[in-house]
Amino acid sequence: MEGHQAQYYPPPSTSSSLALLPPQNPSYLFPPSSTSMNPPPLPEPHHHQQAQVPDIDWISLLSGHHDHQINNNEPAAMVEVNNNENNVIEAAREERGSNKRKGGEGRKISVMKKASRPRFAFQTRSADDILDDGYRWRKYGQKAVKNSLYPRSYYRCTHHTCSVKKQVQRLSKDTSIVVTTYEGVHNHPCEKLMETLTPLLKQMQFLSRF
DNA sequence: CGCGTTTGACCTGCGC
DNA sequence: GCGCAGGTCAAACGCG
Repeated sequence: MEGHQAQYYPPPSTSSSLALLPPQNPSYLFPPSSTSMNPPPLPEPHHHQQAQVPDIDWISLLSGHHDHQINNNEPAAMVEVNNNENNVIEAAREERGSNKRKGGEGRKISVMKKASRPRFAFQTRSADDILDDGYRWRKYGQKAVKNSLYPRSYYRCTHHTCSVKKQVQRLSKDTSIVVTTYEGVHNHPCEKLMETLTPLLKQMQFLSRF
């Protein structure tokens, strides 16, 4: 991902105000590591685009309430810093396992989780809806969205200990733009990254002997 | 056979 | 209370 200037976002404020980057200022944004949140995964470049044209238009962050949604005109994301997030997720998972029923499984819990999970959203200019971000995702739903020609797809990380979700939706106003919203934090390494790095690390270890 | 997708049903929150 | 919209579940299905 050359041409992208990684940039730290200012620490999330306690207000619910939205902090958006203008599209003409492409950059990756994520909070300082002290917030215990991972940066959003960096999607791989899409070959149909010219090299100098960034795929990522912007990433926006905000902190505040859980009540939000991606507007068709102004995709936005929220981030909520909550150090107890993993506890909440684990509690939800246990509850889900012990209270199975069709359709309504874990409903209240999902609301609880929703209120405490960090979210990142960003736009990508791509013909493909699915970005290869290195993680494995399982699609668990698709819904038609009001005032949008395109449905919203719901994905969950397939890693058994990870409950990160993402939503993918194409803008009806600009069909070349895909809005991806990540919810939660991966608690495991990126598989693809590890696949790539492991042989390199081994080689480095081997060479370091000499 | 395992894993991922599709899709209709169901649940919750919210506005009126 | 009702209807709508968003989010989730899980059976059925497809594919390698």
